[in-house]
Amino acid sequence: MRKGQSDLSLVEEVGRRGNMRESCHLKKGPWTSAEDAILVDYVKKHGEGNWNAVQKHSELSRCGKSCRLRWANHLRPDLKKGMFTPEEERRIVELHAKLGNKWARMAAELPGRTDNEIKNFWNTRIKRLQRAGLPIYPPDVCLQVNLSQEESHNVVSTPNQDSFGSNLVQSDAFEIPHVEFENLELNQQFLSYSPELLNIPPKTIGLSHGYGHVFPMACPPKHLQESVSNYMSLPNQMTDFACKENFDEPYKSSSPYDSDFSTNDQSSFGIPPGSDALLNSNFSPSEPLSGPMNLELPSYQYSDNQQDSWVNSSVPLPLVESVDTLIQSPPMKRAKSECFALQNSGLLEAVLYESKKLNSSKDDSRQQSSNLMLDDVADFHLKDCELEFEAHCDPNSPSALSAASVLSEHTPVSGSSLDDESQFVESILGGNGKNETPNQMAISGLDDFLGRGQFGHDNGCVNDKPIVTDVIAALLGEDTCCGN
DNA sequence: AAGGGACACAACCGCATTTTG
DNA sequence: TCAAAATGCGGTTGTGTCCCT
Repeated sequence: MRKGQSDLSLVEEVGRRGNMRESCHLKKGPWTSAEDAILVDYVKKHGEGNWNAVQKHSELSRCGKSCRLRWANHLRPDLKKGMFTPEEERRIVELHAKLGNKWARMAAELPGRTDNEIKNFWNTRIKRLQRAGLPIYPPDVCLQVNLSQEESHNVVSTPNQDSFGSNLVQSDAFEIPHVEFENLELNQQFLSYSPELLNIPPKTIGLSHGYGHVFPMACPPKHLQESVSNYMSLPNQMTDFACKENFDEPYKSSSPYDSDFSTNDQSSFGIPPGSDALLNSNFSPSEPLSGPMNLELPSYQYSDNQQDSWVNSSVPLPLVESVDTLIQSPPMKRAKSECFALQNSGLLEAVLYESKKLNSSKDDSRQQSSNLMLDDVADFHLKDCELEFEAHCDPNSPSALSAASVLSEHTPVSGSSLDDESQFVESILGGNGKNETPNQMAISGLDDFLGRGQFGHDNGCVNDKPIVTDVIAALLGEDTCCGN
């Protein structure tokens, strides 16, 4: 169907350009070795470029575009064939963390590799991770990107509304890594209600944007069970990815840079801080990442390797539905589920980020910002927050994503469509929200979350749970009120 | 053995940008 | 200066193969 259409469109397009004669017999589909030979011969004689001339000056019935692509992706002499090496894979992940879906730029960094190759690799990898409910960036990459961002953008901008967007992209935003979570307790909590998770039927999720951080998971019991067991074996690593030194064990993947490498904890922060990945349409709805809407049943084929490759993997996150399910669970479990969900949500980090930025702008002290304290949140200007939230209504905004994810996770979504959910999130963020329940749930979840000491008590600065909660409540409440 | 899913890969499409006349 | 052409880029789709059930 599509083929036919595209054939027609090509003919039409070329025809429009007065090149109908050639268009009538332009060949499409796989290249033959004979065609390759013709093209190679042509390039040898005339050099690269002027691809449309190939068709004119040779018997090759291919459009210029096709020739260029064929040459660039397959015939170029400097192409490196074969699988990506672990180092290359590692590099791709790093580059993607920094650049997002800039395949051409990534290819430029990887001699002999093509953008198409990289793109295919990445998309496959994304699909795999998505299916497994795993985050996309390993913690060390997050760290590395964060550090490099700090080095290259060692300027703290004022939270000027106009400049905020660019700050998000370019600054070492989201210094969440400095926020430390204590996970051991969470691990235990997770265990306590894992049986329910294990019975969660996979189904479509209406999570529109929150997957920027981690893929919601549609794991069948077996997979999840294994993942959970792996997770349970984890030391205190899940969210403390900022402290690379905290990783007691090296990755246990077949290769440390394997695309499947363990991705310990990005369940919270699958997107590296300061990364462009989120912001350059990286997670556009057309992106594979948007997959939560099209979740397939996960493959079991990785389970065999999990003990090796995924032993340090992050715990697969519950589906939004699972959160929903858990919300409907008895109170204690519900609290835990919210806690868990929130840990993997982004609202808190977004809020903290905002507060950090605000605070940083005040005293221009990176030292202080390096230890993100909840005290910062107390300084939160609701007015500014309001503005920022408006800014973050941009679906590409990490904060928006984060907020959306939180709201999603605390909103019963059974049977809700993606659009419904998006509208809901927008209604909240845009100040039109009328449903207080999600907010309350989110606040409640944050309350549980903070109350369980998930939050950076290492630096002894997290005792202001009521303040944070109030801030969040005020924030959400105000948004809601504003809409009314 | 058959069917289905996952994967890798190739190729095309549409759009944006750059170049050219 | 502008329109057309060429080129570049990112997204998407199609296909063959392998593996698992």
